[in-house]
Amino acid sequence: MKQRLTRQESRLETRTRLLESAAQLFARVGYEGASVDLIAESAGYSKGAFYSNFESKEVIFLELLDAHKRREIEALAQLLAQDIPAPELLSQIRSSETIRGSDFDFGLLSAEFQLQACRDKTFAKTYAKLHRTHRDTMAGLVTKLFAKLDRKPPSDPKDLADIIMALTTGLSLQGTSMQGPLRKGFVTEAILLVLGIEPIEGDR
Amino acid sequence: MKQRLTRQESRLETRTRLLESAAQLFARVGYEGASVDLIAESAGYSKGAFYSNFESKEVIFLELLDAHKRREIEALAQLLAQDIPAPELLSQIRSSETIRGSDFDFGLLSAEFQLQACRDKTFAKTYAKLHRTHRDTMAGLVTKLFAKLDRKPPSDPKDLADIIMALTTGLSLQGTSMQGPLRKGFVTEAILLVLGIEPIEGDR
Amino acid sequence: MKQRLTRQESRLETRTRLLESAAQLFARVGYEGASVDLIAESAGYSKGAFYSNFESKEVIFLELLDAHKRREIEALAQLLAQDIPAPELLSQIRSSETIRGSDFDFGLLSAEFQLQACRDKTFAKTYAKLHRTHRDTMAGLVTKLFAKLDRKPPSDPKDLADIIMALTTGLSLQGTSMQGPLRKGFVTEAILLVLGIEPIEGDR
Amino acid sequence: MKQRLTRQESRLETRTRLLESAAQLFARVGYEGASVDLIAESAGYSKGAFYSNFESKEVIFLELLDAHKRREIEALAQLLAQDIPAPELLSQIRSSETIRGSDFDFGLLSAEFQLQACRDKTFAKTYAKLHRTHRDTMAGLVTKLFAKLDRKPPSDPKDLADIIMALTTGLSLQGTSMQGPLRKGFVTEAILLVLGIEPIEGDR
DNA sequence: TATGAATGAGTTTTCATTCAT
DNA sequence: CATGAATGAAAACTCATTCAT
Repeated sequence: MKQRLTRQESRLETRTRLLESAAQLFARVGYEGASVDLIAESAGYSKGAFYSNFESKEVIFLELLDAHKRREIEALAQLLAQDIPAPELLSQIRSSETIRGSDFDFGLLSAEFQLQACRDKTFAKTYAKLHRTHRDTMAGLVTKLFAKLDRKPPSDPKDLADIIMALTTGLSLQGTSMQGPLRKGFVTEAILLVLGIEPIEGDR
Repeated sequence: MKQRLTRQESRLETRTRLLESAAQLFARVGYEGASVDLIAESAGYSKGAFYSNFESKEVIFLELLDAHKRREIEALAQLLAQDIPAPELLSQIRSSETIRGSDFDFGLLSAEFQLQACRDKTFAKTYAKLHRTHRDTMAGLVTKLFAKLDRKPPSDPKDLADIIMALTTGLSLQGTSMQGPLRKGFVTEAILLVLGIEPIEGDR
Repeated sequence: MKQRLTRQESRLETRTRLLESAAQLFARVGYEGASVDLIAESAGYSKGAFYSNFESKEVIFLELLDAHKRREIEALAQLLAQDIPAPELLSQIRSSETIRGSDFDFGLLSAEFQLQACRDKTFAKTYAKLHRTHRDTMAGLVTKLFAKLDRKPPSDPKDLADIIMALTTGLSLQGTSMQGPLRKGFVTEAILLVLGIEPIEGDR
Repeated sequence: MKQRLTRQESRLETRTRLLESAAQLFARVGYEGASVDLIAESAGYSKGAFYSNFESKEVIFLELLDAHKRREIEALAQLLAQDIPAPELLSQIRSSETIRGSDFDFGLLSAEFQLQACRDKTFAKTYAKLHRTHRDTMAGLVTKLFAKLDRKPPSDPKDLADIIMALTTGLSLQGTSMQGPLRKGFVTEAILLVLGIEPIEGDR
């Protein structure tokens, strides 16, 4: 049993903590609002530690973006991999949304990412690639869902996937202006609407 | 016959040009990215001219937001006021969207507004108020549309309005990452999907 | 009876009002704090009127300084010119001080003048010349006073004059920090102390 | 034997140099005239260095004020603590004044402080507190002096202290306008005059 | 003469980044 | 590897001054 962390482990821990702080801060105060100082300090380190671990503020943002999108893709892929009946799938989609919803920060972070992507070529490329993978995975999920339901999707699954993703981001952006915090389940409801699937009775 | 612009006219022109530059820049490089210097210069004036026309950067942003939302509301209200049959209404909605789409900047500007609103109380209040007016007008339009179609809306019209607005913002945010510029008519298609209305044949 | 002011009169009025506003503002918020805009506006004019009447902010300050010092000198000269007994003279000194004291602004204005004079050659020259005239007049007054009292001044009358003037400025500068507004009569008391003259019984 | 300055030492040196530059500049060109840029540059640092050592310009000003007043109080307190005969005490007061006089800047700095205090609540509070402490110490000194001389002070010692302080400030403010640099010993002479103590023969 | 729109240099302050320790 | 002092470019905003009306 090692008492102390090895060099590598210690470095990893620093990185991890910095990433966590950065994610929170980017979401809460935006890319510009989250100063390197703030990120480092709120992770319990100094600016120097930040620059020992990341080349620049842009780089950590990109890394975060990558990780975030990969996680979403992974979660969807897992849903896809399972062989479960439609209602079950629906309920899982719903709960997965609930998870993302609870972790409210990511909605804004996502918007922040996309906004930066609209303005910065580096970001744009990275984002576009990830987005497409994400979209395709989700399109697969949509296809599977409709297959299970034994119905035809109301539109090209890729388009549906794009719409769902846009809707998710748009709603969390709008959240504050609507009626206080996003009504729980509202996002799911909206998605089902897009897909033309009636909410299962007993819900909401 | 006036030889030159009067004082008033000249001042108005300055204001207008500054507002135009600001709108473009906010959309292209974001609120933080659009420095007062940049705005003024790109309108062909000095920083001083900016400050002799607007109290602060926040104020011009808010003014822009207000104008933008009001224009949207106005356009919707005009659609509402007309007494035309459903297919006509649909086609008008579609073309009005096209207009907004051409003026692509405003999608991002809207996202920028909402992002600021999530982080700034002043912005939040102003935005929330305008948003609600806008939403209600749109809800009215939705109601009318379904009345015309002699069908029941698939959900509370206010919720539908919120969803449509979120979708619009979300899609323009996502635009660049999807497949280059937003496919023409895609936003309309998405909206009709949400409303559960089949695209009229001959479209797309 | 002229209904309207002639050109000259009207110009003079503008000048006068601007000078009055400037005097007040310089005293209240300092040389730097009193912007041309503020001065003009508080006199009921525009910046343009200011620059039609004064070459620059420095110039109006200098003019004010000149006028202020001349007024003080004039007042002292009048005291000197009278041929009245000592107690009367003392009481007049006292009341003249009271006047200046009531017009509290001038204490600070004086300090402001001197501070500028310490830092600006233009100001310094103008101020030094005026100061010396002022000082000499006051020295004459002191001499006369002691002659009346049939006593020898405790020091060179010019030095006494310098001391009295320094004391006056110093006290009004210190005023706020001492015990709220300068106790009435305190300045006179201090001056008599310097001169080695007992306050007349019944005073204070 | 350290080769180089440690971090702490280096930081302290920066602070010190900045404070010195600031003191000089505030005295020479005033609070408004001494820009942070100027202060930093004249200390041989960048603006950034200034802000990594002081929160704001106001703060360094206040810190300077505090240090200055404390030093004066301390010097007086030491005079008070000694148990020496009156003539000795007088001569020490005189020489302590000489010291202060050599460090001519502080007279103007003091005036600057008081002027700011007249216009800024933050400054006013800080200044008033320090002033009172200073005044009381000086009042103690005056009382002691008169006890030694076996005479009654010509007025309330606190008032005398106030007058002495006002005189000091007033004279250094007037200095330039009088007869070039303040005649050596003039301030002491003035103070003794206020106290009604004959200058010891052999002086002047 | 008076107006007030526009200028542009100057102010305070912030922050990503570097580098000696 | 981590620290944090220092840098310097850039931001928002102010204001004396100019000049066409």
